[in-house]
Amino acid sequence: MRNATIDDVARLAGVSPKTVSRVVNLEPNVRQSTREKVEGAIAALNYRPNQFARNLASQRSRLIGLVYDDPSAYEAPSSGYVIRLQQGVLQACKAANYELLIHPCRYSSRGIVAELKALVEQIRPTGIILAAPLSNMPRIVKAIQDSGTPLVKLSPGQENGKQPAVATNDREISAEMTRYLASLGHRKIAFIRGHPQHKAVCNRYLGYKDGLRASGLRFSENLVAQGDNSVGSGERCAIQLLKGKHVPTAIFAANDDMAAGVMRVAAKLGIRVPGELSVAGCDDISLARQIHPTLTTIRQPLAAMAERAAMRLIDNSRRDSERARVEVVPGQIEIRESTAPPAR
Amino acid sequence: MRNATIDDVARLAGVSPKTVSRVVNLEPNVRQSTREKVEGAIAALNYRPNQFARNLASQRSRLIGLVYDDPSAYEAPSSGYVIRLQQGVLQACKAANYELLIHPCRYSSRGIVAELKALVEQIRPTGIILAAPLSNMPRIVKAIQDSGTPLVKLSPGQENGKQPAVATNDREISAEMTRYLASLGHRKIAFIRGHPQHKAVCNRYLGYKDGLRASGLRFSENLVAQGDNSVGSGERCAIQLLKGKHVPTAIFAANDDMAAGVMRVAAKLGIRVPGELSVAGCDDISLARQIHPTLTTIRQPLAAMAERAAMRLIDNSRRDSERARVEVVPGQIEIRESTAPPAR
DNA sequence: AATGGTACTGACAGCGCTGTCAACTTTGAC
DNA sequence: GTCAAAGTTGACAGCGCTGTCAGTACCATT
Repeated sequence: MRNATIDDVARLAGVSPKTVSRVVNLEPNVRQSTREKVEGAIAALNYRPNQFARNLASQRSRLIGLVYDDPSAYEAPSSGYVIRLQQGVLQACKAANYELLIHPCRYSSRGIVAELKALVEQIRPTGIILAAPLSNMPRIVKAIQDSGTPLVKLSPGQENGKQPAVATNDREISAEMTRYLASLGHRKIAFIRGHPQHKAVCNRYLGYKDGLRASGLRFSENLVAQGDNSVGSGERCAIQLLKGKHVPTAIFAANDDMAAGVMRVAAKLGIRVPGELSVAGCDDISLARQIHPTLTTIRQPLAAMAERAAMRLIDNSRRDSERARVEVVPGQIEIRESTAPPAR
Repeated sequence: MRNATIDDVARLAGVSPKTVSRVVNLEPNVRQSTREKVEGAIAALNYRPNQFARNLASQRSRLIGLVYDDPSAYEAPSSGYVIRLQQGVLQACKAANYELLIHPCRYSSRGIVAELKALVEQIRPTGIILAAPLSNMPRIVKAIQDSGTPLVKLSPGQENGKQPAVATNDREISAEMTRYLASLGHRKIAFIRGHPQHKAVCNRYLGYKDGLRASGLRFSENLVAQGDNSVGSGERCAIQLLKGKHVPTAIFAANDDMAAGVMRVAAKLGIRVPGELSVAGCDDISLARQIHPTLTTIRQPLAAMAERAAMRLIDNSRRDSERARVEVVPGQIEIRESTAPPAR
């Protein structure tokens, strides 16, 4: 037997299909008694709306698209970054009975704009969540926005106030981490910068400078190295810093992967952590708790951010509330074993 | 200006919409000259078929559904298991211009069958890839199959020959690992069993026994511990084995997370690896290369398996070829630092 | 009781495509 | 040149829902 359609329900409830549609879509202005009649008929027939027909008629699917730069090239898959992103979105989807479509892509690939345009035009998701660093690339944001698909940017690192976004307080919390290191007694606190394309990560550098200033420490270019978010670059930077003439007693890396690189180099060079060198990272990837010593870091509320982003898209489709353009979910410092007062 | 529709293309090419549909869907029996005319019109109008209309008319979407048990509860997110699964499927999707829908779920949750039924009925994906351990739970397999949705089981660990599946040679390769440990000179090789619900992991236990036999070693219950795939259970089992009266010189764990637990316990107890204890795992999660010493393990061709599964679903929708029911992608032993000949 | 406003409901016309089936054209064997 | 088989094409009828808009019922005022 074929599935019940909206017409079957309408007939049984003695109303028009349109009214059934209203009940199913939780639209207002349906009399309570009518609503109950319809709900009864729906239950009796075990009616499930056909998504395809809904999509075609409404030109929108009940899908949230999660678009992120495929980090497999420059980030350890172990970071759990992508997984946490997905978990957050899934949480929101599950609650609202949406499904999640994931679309990793390379920002550097030639056809990226066409690829995303095709995606939003073909699938017409309820909305797209665009994760950093894609979220701070104007041509990519534009590609999605041109299609009229609702969009929330995740950690754009730099808001233009034109699109809704969910961010964290990278700069403030990085300043706090720097102040924490200073408060332990460190005077030579080095910083490893992240991928320059990744604006949110760049903000941490600004926070580092803020923190130095707040602690009354002088900033020095000699204590700064440029990485690219990968473990390997963390190793290179660590060697540069630890073998230079201005040897730091603490290294604060703009992400955990690079901090892990620092720890690895320290182990190789026989430098004790945290005895001789304190190391701090940022992101709280799962590796941070698995390495030895466990890594002091900044817990990024990634899942919470992703969940908020999804909720905004889902809500937005219901009402037309736009609320605050940029929503900030604060991070948190996680003090573990890799930081301690400097030797002596 | 609104998007071009199939009718626009048909008019411009001077054919019927149905013929355009044939060209778009790469159906056979279209004269070459006609095909070219239509392709020209498509290009001229920048025509993109409307997925929603296709879905509604054909009752099927161009989506691959990846359904897996949400392992966040018992597996470190760092394992990269899920990510590799996704990567494999995405590879196949990208090539065929499909999109990927992910649906993690808990096999133990009450409404799981209804949830999956709803999923396949609402989304009607081209096919579902069901990952272990879900793939060896009959009621879950049945829920999907009843809806008529094509299905490929991943690592079911136990085939009933009724559904297409992609598996790896868990048993054979685990036997090989055991023989390898024996060949190093180990006589007391312990085994940590995995989650009993996870049939593929259970097969490794059988392989372990096979390997012992092939190496002329006696099997002993005293050298077997029961874990549940988690790092924590690996630690518990390691303590049980290493503090018992039959102390092994090598421990082979049914997955890498548990092997990592063993390494952690060894470090705490001051047991040198591989000097005093060899440790081997299975899966080759990314952590295996990050811990020290790096872990000897079995490389699971997870991404390749997932890709094959997706390709079979996609192909299946094109032609109706069913080919071999169970496809085996062999794993491979990866010898790293954690194994060596026993002391003395 | 008349009035105007708001709450509620339904008729209708597609959304843009594909499955089915019948009709027509070409091919190749004799 | 004939005929069956195979190749090629198009007409038609939806797929099952929602947006629009107009109409009806109800309510609170005057």
